[in-house]
Amino acid sequence: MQIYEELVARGLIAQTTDESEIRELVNSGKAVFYIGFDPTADSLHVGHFMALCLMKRLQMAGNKPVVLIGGGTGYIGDPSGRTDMRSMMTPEIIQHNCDCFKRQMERFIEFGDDKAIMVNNADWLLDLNYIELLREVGACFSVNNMLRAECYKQRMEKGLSFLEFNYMIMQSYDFYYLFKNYNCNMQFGGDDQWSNMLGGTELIRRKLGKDAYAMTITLLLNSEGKKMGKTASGAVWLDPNKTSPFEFYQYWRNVGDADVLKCIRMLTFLPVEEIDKMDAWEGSQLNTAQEILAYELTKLVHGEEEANKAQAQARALFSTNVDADSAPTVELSAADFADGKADILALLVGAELCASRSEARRAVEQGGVTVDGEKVTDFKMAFDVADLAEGKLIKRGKKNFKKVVVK
RNA sequence: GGGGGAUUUCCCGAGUGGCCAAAGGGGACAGACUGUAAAUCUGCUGUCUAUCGACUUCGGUGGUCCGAAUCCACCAUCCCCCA
Repeated sequence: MQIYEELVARGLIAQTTDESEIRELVNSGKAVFYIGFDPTADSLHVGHFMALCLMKRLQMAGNKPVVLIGGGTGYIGDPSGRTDMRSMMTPEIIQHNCDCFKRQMERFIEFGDDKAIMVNNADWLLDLNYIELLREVGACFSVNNMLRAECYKQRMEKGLSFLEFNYMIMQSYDFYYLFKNYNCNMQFGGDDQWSNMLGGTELIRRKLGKDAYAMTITLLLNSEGKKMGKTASGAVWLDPNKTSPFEFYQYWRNVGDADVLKCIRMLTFLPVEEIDKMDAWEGSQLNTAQEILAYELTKLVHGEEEANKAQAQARALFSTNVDADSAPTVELSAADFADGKADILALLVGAELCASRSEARRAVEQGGVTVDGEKVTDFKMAFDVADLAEGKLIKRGKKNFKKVVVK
């Protein structure tokens, strides 16, 4: 199976400008393709991860990836598919985020010489001259067409600033620039980028009379049509300091049955044939699939050692009631407990298992709290500080727990 | 530039002077059932104390009033219509 066919089999390809041409280029390893990453946060997330995997797959097939960091476009903010304007970032934050991105990416993609290169569009966008740009590039765009773009639809109702409206032009200019200077003939990106990407191929055609190609990756949606990789508290980050390997593992361990195989197919590097066999799985057997998914992804992102740890931790915690020593530990100071007594509510809050004493009280009242496996029934319960020197495992609900030590 | 409208607790959205910590829905959280899944059902959802109660909250700042999310003034932001 060649690379393009594999991408299709994995369900990764959403839209292409010219399927046969792209297949030909990609399969023969002649593509020089770029994917842009705007520095909107100080860590990459799951969406970026998919793009990086795509890069890796194509790189393994002999194609040359160009990672574009949006140090310039970050000044504008992509309005695609958003309901309101992004808050503007300061140059310092943008720079900081760019640096963070770079560091994380180096773990996934091999850079250097003919392997892959990284560029930053700040290098050419920030010095553009307004009038010159309008004449050179602005003349090639039809506002009528731009306004019709799907990605602005929501914004046409709620308002779109001129600043953000220009995002598409900047991204198109990137493609044009890379085409001229790096022989970059393809752009890949999330499906929400389709309009922006078409802007680029169009610009290249008008300015240079040449063909460039674009292809989008299917957005990772769950069975309810929502973007995956998001939790109530925000995105699932690749930075272990923002989303711990265990949390990361748990996120994937808990994906719905309907979504597991899709995720395995799209996100892991397991052979397609192997995944096809799993298609027959059903019922509680899918539990195994969820475990495979969680393990494979944690391994890819955080390394084998962390993946093993997360898995062992999860198994110990859920399959039996024996508590794992590897549980995240929180150390509290004995000085915070004046009379030598530590009440359960204070411990829950101190361990950040609950946000407030009220919330902790509710959790106890609803029977959701256990200490060393024993259910707490009275929210006035308190421990002697001395008894906590060894640490106790406190659980709130089924999936939240910490080992609390008071010294 | 002119005119009209909006801003409520995580989100949507009721509320037009006391009975409002604020209806309803969604989400989140907890419990039951399970497979660490989904669906369903139940509880719960400002903080502190938990008993009465106290405190903070309805874009911001001032004001009127015994009393304001509700009335007035100014400011900010957004939307719509006309230019």
